[in-house]
Amino acid sequence: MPSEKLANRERRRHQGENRVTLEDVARHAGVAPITVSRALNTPEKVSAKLRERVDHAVKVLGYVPNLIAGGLASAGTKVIPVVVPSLSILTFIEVIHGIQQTLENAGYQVLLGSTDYDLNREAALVDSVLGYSPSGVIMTGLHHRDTTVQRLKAWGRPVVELMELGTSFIDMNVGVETSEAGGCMASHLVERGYRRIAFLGTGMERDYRARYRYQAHREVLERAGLDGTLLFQNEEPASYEAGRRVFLEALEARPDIDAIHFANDNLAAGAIMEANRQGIRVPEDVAIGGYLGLSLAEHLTPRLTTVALPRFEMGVKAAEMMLDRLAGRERHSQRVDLGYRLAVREST
Amino acid sequence: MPSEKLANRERRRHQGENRVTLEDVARHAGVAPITVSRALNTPEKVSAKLRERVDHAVKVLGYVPNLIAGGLASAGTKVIPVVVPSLSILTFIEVIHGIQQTLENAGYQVLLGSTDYDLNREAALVDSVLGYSPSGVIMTGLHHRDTTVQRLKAWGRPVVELMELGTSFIDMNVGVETSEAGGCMASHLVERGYRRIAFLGTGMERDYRARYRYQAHREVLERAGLDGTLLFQNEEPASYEAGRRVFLEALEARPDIDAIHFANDNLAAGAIMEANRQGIRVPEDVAIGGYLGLSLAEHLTPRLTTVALPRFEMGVKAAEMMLDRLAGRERHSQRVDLGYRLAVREST
DNA sequence: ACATTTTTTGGTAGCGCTACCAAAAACTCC
DNA sequence: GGAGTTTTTGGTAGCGCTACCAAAAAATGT
Repeated sequence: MPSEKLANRERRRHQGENRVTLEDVARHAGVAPITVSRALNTPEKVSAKLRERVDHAVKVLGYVPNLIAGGLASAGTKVIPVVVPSLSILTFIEVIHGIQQTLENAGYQVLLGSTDYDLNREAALVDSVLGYSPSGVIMTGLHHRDTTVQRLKAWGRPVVELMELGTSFIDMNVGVETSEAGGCMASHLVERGYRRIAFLGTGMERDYRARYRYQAHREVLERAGLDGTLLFQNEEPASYEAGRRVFLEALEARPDIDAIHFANDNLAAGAIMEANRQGIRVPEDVAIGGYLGLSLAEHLTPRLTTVALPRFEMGVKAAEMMLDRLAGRERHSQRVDLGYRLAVREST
Repeated sequence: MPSEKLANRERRRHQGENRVTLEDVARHAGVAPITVSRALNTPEKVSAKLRERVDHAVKVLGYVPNLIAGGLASAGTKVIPVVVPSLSILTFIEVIHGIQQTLENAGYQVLLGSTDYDLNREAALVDSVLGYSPSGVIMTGLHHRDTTVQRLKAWGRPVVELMELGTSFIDMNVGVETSEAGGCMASHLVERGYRRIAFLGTGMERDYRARYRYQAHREVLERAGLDGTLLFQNEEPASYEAGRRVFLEALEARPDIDAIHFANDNLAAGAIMEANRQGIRVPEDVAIGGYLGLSLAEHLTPRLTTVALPRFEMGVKAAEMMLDRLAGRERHSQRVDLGYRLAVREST
C-alpha cells in the first residue's frame, strides 16, 4: 500500500543546502518569481519601481542565479565549448585567448577541451560538451570523425571550425589557406636562390596541417626543378629542444643543405639558438625559415623569417562569428580567410 | 475564466527541437527512466542484461545525456571553473594545461575565466560561474575582494587557490613561497659577488607576486649592505620587447649596474637577445637572472640562470587536490608547497 | 520449502527557472 | 467617462534527469 504523498516541504531534496532561490527573492521583493527573472534578464520589461525592489532583495539575500535551472528551462546555456588539439602549443593558446576574451566580454563562458590530436577523443569530447546545452561550439581544424560531423550537423546550433580553410565545413570556417601558406615560405626560399632546401618538422604524423605545408613545399620545389624530398622529421612534440635536435640531425645527414624550411617557429628558434652556439652562421651557412609568427622571431639573432598567422585575431574572429550568429545577425561570410603574412627578416 | 489545462503533449515547450531524451531511451529499451540513468551513471547497480538493452537503445537513438537536467536534479555539474589573471602569460597557460589534462582525464570539464588582474572582474566572474553549480573552483592567487572570499566560503564546495602560498586561504592552497623564491635569486647574485644589482620588472602595479619578489630582493640586498632600491619598471605587459626596452633603459640610466634580477624570464630573455645584438657580454658586462623557468632559458646564449617554478605540475597538483576532495579522500594536506629550483646557468 | 536478506528495478516529486498563456493595470483617444 | 490598445505583472506546467522511497525479484540460510 503506497504511503501518502509527502508535502512539498517534507519531500524536499538536498537537505541542508539551503541556497537562496529566485523564489526567495520574489517573496522578499513582494513580486512573482517570473518578475524577478525578468528583472534580471530582460529588465526593460519591468517597471523601475519593481526592478529596484528586486535588485535590493538580490543584494540583501546574496542571490546567485542558478544558470543550470535557467538553462534547462530555456533549453540552453551561455557556455561555448572550445575544442583544441593541444594546450601546450602556443598557436592554440593565443587563439583561445582571442576567443575567451571576446566571449567573456559578451557574457559567455568558455568550456575548454583538448583532444591531443586524437579524433576519437574529439568525438567523445563533443558528445560530452553537447550535454551542457551550449549555445554553440568552436573547434579546431576540419578533420573529424564522421560521427562528430553528423552529430554537430544534426545538433543544428552554430559551429565554427578554425585554423585551416576548406571547402567543406560543418557551419562556419575561419582561418588561413594552410597549404598556400606553406608554399609561400618555400617560394620565398626558392626565390632567394637556395637550391638544397630541406623541410624539418616534428609531430607531423598527428599534425595534418604541417603535412599539408610539407606537401605544398614539395610542390613548389619540384615546380622549380628542385628536390622536394629533403625531409627530416620525428614524432617529438614541437619544442626548442626538438628543433635543436632535428636541425643537427639534418646538417649531419646532409651538410650541403643551404636552406631549411621549419614546420613551425618553435623548431626554427631552437635551431637558430643552437646555430649561434655552434658558430654556424645563419643565413650565410644555412638559411632558416619558420611558420607561425611567434614574437620570439623578432628578437633572435638573426631575426627569423617566418610566415605569420593572425592567431589572436583568429580567435577573436571565430568568437565574433559565433556571437553574430547567436544574435541572429549575418554580418560575416560563413567562410573567412584571415590571410597570413610573409615576414622577411635576417635569417634568409 | 481560466482555460482548461492543456494536455502535456499540447503544452510542450521548445517545439521542433525533438531531442532524444532519457525517457525515449527507456521506452526503447523497455525499462524505467531511472534504470537508464543508472545504466549510464552507476552501471554496477544494473544487471548485465538490462545494461545491454540500454546501451543498444542509446546507440540506436543517438542519445546524448542532458547534463543540464542531470545537474539540476543532482544539484551539481562536473564542471570546474578555472580563473586566472591572464591568458597571455605563459605561466598561467602551463598551469591551465596541467589542470585541464588532469580534470578531463577524470571526466570533468574546465570552464575558463580570465580576470585581467582586476579583482572586481574576478568577483563578477566567480558569481557568474557559481551559477553553473560547478563541483569546485580553482583560482589564482590569494588576493580577492572580501565579497569573493565570503561568497566562496559560504558556498562550501572545494576551492583551490594556486600560485603563491599563504597562511590564509579559502580552502586549499598550492604553489610556492613567492617571496622566498625572489629572495633566492637575489641571494644568488649577491653570493656571486655582484654589487650593483638592479631589479627590472613590468606590470608590477597589477602583479603583486612580482612586487613580493622585489620586496624580498630588496631585503636580501639590504641585509648584505647593498643598495636594494635600484628598480626599473613600467606598466607594459611582460614580453620580450618589454624586456629589451627596460633593459636598455636601466643600462642607460645606470651604466655601472653589474647584475640584473628580472621579474620574469620573458623580460630576461628579451634582454639577453638584445645584449647579443649590441655586443654586451652577459655575464661579463652584466649578469642576468630571471624567474619562472621557461624552456627558452636553456637555449639562449648564454643560457639563463633562473628560478624555476613547476607550473604544469602546479596545475596537475591543484586538480588532484580538487579531485581527491570531490572523491572524499584526504590524501593531501590543504596547503602544498611545490618548491622552486634555482637553475644556475651561464648568465650569472 | 520457507523465511530472511540482498539486489535489482520502478514511481514520482522535485531540482530552479522560464515559455507560454493570460490577467490586470496603465495609457491613449474620442 | 468609456472604449480600445499597450504595458506590466502573474500562474503554472514543464524543461530532463535523479534522490528518495518503495516494491519486486533473486539469492541465501535454515
